[in-house]
Amino acid sequence: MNIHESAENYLETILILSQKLPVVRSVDVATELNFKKSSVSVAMKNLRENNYITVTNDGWIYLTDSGKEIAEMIYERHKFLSSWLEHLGVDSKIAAEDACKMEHIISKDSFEAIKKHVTFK
Amino acid sequence: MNIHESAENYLETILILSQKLPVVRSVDVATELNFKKSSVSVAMKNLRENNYITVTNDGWIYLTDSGKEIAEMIYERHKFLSSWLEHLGVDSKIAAEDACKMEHIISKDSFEAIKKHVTFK
DNA sequence: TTCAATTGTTAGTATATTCTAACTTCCATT
DNA sequence: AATGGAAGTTAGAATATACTAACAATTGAA
Repeated sequence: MNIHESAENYLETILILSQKLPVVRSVDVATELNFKKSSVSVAMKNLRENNYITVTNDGWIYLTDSGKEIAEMIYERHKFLSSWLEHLGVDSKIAAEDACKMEHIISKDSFEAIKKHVTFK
Repeated sequence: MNIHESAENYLETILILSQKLPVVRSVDVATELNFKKSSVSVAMKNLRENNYITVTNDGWIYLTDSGKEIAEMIYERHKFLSSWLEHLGVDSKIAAEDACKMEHIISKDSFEAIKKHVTFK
């Protein structure tokens, strides 16, 4: 099973929540993403089975090393792309939405090229 | 039915092929996209039912005004984004692949902002 | 004219993703 | 102890998208 956009998004969300909350639970992810908890439950099962997260008996979710690697990569892209779009004058909500889609589809090469050549702030 | 990424891609492909070929048929689209003709057949049926294309008795496909509008918008994005990425040093094949994904997901606002602020060539 | 290739269609399959609905657990408060 | 809420799970539905398989129609060449 390849990692898909949806999985990347869940991993990124877990990373972000782990910086805001003492522990991250399934229901926190559902609230953050505006998804139903059943959807998150199934998604967490997949992430667990593919070793991107571990879940304690209390339902606390932690990223594994490989999960963290993906989450951090995606989150870095998100921060860079949304700041850049905002800097170009795009409304911050729209900038965030677009970054949220671009971050998953862009190649490593293109992202690095943009990061290298585009300067702002 | 909203227009989705897949439909946008078919419309763009029809536009591109119409500039290269005397007439565009279903099989030409299939060849160009490396899809099976059954997939294209179903897709063309949808585009027809939603008034984005017309198809003659001979199977010749033409964009309607609304189809052309979308196709041209997407194709303009494609050309701009792929040239820009190439200009940044990204391999042309990768630049084209990335442009092909970005062109569908980016908002009008962000595209206009990038086009306005990013200069090259 | 008969056979094969080309084109197009339909039906059914597969995958990714999220949803609704119906439980189950567990815990706390009355 | 009983009730109710919060969290999590499972089964089944829905949608978008492309695929395989089987078949129909047309055309060109042997």
